[in-house]
Amino acid sequence: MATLSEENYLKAIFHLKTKDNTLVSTNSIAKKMKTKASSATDMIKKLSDKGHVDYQKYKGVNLTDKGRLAAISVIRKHRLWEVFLVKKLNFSWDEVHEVAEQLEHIKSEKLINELDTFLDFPSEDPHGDPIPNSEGEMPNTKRVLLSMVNPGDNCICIGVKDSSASFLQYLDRYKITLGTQISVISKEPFDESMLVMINSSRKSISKEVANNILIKIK
Amino acid sequence: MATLSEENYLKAIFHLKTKDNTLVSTNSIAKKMKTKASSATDMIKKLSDKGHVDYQKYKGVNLTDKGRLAAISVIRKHRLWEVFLVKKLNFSWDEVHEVAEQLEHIKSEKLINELDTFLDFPSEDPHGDPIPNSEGEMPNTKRVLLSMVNPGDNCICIGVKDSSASFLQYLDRYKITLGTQISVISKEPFDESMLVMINSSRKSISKEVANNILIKIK
DNA sequence: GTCTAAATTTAGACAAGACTAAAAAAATAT
DNA sequence: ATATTTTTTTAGTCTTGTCTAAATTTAGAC
Repeated sequence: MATLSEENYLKAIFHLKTKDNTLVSTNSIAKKMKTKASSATDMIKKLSDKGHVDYQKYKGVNLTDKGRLAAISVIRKHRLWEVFLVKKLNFSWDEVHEVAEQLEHIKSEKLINELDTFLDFPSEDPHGDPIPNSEGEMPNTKRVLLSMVNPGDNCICIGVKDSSASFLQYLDRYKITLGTQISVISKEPFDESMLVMINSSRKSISKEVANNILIKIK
Repeated sequence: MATLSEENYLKAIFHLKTKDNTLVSTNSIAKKMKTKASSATDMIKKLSDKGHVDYQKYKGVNLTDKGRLAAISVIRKHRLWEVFLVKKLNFSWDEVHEVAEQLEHIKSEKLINELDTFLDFPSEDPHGDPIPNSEGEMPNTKRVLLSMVNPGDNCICIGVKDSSASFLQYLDRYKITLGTQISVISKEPFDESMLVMINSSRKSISKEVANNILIKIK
């Protein structure tokens, strides 16, 4: 059984892992965990001893099947709790993260599966991120960045890449939320900003913003 | 802000405190926490430094107002989560304790107050224990032990003193739960066992059991 | 290829919370 | 009132997870 800290490292490694087969570096883990590289090395050794990661000194780590399953279990809990907070306890999507960071470590199979049932088996959290089922399988809908879309396309916001409170609050002010229709009118070649239509009003959106909105094309 | 371990000690001290003004001993705290007296002493010093207890060396401790408030806050969370688990997630009253022990340490004012609202401000947990309100005030209904009742009296079970899983499961087998009517037919002078009527069937109950059922007289 | 810079690991330290063993204080028995 | 037992505290150690500083390895520049 992983400790609280081990769970957080596993989650970090999972999120840092890219499709390609490169190893996750000590430094990137340290950065994500807001700790020092030496601390990350220490923890990597523990995770390696417990069979959660494959570790190559000076090269980096990869999650083992066991480690990946442990990470996904934590992510499942995190996202289910987020749904609970928004749907049942009137939290807004920019308030849930901090509390879910605590709740994700509660250990009880029954609790999380009953919660899943109570929430009617949601497939996405309040930011549009997929919720793994109790077998650890991720529902994968393909998601595209708004910045990749061509003028004339008609999209629906289905998620966010950055779910920091400040970005979510920005979206709230722009009246963009999950399900919002976004039509791309034009793209400015100079700064890659976009002119878009949201709720029948014309708005300009920077490259940075468009790079953090996930959409599907209608 | 109290650490997880400090919160558990505060709760233990709160539960050990009796009405009379005697101090809570180091040994009793150690026993309740299933730890050694030396560890209890260490923690008592920390709690004293933080102003949660008044500490007299070799004598024992008393909660300060600050410490009592902190303990009650943890107890409030514990009991509200228990209600949630039973009412919303299909837990039985003998399954909730362990999970609530974890949930009680989640830190979020908003979370606990929204949970309270969501549950419609319950005044008792699934074992009949009172739930403090957000001001830290305990609703106090006076509660009597079944063992104190005289033959002929007609009672209603409103709580349990021992809420261990084994006792609660015993009560389940005897079809005794909160709200169950219990009429005392007679009391055996030899072993203080009781003959009672529950759901129109006659049952014998030992002194130990009668000593752990809280009732009100109709 | 060698030199330098960046990344990583090691070594040694610290805080929290636990432990054991020993010392000191308080309570109890005679 | 003294001796014994129990309770409590102290001193020193351990583990987990962190840190700093130093050493080592890898990567990049020329």
